[in-house]
Amino acid sequence: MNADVVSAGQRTNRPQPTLEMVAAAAGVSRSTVSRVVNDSPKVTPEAVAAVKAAIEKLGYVPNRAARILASRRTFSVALVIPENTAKFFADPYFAAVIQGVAMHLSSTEYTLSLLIAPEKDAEKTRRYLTAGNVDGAIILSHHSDDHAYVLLSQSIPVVFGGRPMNQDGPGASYVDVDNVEAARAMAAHLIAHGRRHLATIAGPRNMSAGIDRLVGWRLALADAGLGSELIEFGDFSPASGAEAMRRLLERGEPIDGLFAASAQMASGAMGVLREHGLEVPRDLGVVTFDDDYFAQSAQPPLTTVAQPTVEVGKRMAAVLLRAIAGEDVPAITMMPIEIIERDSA
Amino acid sequence: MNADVVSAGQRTNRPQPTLEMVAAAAGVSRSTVSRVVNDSPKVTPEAVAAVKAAIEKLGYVPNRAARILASRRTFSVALVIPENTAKFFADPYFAAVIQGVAMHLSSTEYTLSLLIAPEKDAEKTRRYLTAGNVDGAIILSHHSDDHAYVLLSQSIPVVFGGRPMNQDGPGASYVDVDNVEAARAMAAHLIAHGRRHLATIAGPRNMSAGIDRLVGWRLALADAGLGSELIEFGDFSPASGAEAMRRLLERGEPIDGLFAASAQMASGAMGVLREHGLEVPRDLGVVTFDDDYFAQSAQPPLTTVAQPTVEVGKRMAAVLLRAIAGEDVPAITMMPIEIIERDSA
DNA sequence: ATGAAAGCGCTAACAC
DNA sequence: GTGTTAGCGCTTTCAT
Repeated sequence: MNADVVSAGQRTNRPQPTLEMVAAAAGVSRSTVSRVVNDSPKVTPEAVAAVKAAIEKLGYVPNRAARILASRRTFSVALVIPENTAKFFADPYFAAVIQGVAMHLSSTEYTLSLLIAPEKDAEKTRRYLTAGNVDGAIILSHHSDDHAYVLLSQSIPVVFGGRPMNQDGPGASYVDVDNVEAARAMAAHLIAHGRRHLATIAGPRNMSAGIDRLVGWRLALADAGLGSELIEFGDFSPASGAEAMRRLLERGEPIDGLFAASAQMASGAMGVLREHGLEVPRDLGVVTFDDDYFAQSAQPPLTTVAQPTVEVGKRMAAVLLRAIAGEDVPAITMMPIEIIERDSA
Repeated sequence: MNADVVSAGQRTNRPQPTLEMVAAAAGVSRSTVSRVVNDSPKVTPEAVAAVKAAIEKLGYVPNRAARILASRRTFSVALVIPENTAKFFADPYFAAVIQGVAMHLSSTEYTLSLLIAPEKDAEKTRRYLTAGNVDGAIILSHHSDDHAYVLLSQSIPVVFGGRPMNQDGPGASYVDVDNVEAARAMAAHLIAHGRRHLATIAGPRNMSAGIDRLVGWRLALADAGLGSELIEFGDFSPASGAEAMRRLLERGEPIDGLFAASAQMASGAMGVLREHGLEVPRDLGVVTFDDDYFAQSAQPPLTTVAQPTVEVGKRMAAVLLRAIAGEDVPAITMMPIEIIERDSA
């Protein structure tokens, strides 16, 4: 055998202890062991003790597949992110939400199955979800075009991150923040700082976060009797923010205040501003959404609205698990937001 | 029922089609269907066609749990990241490697199980891995203290990302880049640009990437007859880079060239440099490792060595799958690196 | 090349 | 409260 080659070779084949072996060691039946493992209330303390001791001694770990097969439950939930991998990794929002979901799940026996599924694979993903591979699903950043997920909640419990675009009928619930109010507050903040020529880089028109933040911006401007024509759209990414900023500047109209619907877009826009010799906040005020790396490390750091991303993740997981357990859960959970004032306005 | 509450309610219980139903529809036995599903070579073309048609018609999807239970294989591999969640999400390296692994796996029937397992949970993780939950494992960024994984390869096929610190004996293989040579090249680059007072922010002393890059740096300095005392250590994170830079500056010795062993540390260091009124590359040259967001968006963008992160991920997955299939695999796979020259030296 | 039959390790009625 | 008995849906010898 070549020295540079590693062979699968002989692996120690110490057979995993089975439930049956635990039963024998504890002097009880398999059912009792199973009951202990699933903390059934109707087992005598002595039996529980004996079984636990045997489990400990043998280092028994239940076979997941067998458990799933017999119980017809999977002990796993899906977190579906209808974006491509590149976007997934670039957006700190996803990282935080996943962290929250994982955090909650780690205190349970549930496992997380992360599905990064571009829209074109939505149908395949839906099939996977309805094929009994998971007990429930969390769907993030739901596009209106993702028709595939619309009726999913008729098959399994589903929780959406953000208001779903399609009415999903009874059965689906969602966790969200008040995007309208938050965006309104940001625009109002600009106005309070004396800005009168306001522009916005809005989010996608097919995502509720995009729509709602634009509505909030318009609301603030209407309240102040200001015109709201300076709107360009992006897809929440830095590159799209830069492009939108370019289009905004090309219009040739005066701009002294900008609300970018995501800090990533703000970051892209700031680069363009710099190219054009425009300085923040001297020449114009900039406010945005999300208190992530982009908002914090912009020059200057941006006034923004922070949503409790990790908490949103935790809450979604909690709601989903309760729904899986058959409990009634709130159709809508609104999480609080926080305004972070910095020196960019 | 309260309007604000959603009930798990009655879900459509259309039973998933089973292999048996496919068999009936195709007019063959279950064994034959199973053979077709697993592309066994010994099935007549007619039978294959009939079965495939039935599968298509019924929308049959094999039940994973049953398959795993019967075949005693899991069709899933673990990607173990022995770091805490925060570090995991902050480091673009992980994102790229995962992307590569996922990419390769998506062309197979294997599923990825991502384990973000801080060192304190290493034992629990090891038990999970040896309990038959996965067919093989990829372990990234292996610390010397992670004793738990040392003998893992005796139980299941294992591929390490980067040279493992403990000799894992025959059975484990790894995929890596030539860290020594890359670091040497970076330091040499500084020297070639006339820098004579070189410092380095080295990586952790318990990771081979940290050790090797320091060795390379020392090699270049020795070659040039330069002293190599200006060393401070970090943990690859931006914050640790900033702290290390501070300690370096506090020494009061002249520094006109810096090699940071990760772009994240370089990024942290650049901030400190700016605080001190030091300008790059006017006052000192800075070179680093990894061509990620941090290297690219630094001011100025940094000369660095790019490792093919996504490719590393792909390759690790490929090697692991071959090992699982029982083939002999290379004990060491070295991936090529690329020097990216920018204006920071 | 195909089918029959025996499990894989566990849970879930059901009887005791 | 505990044990007995059937499977869960699939793979896999072993005949044929």
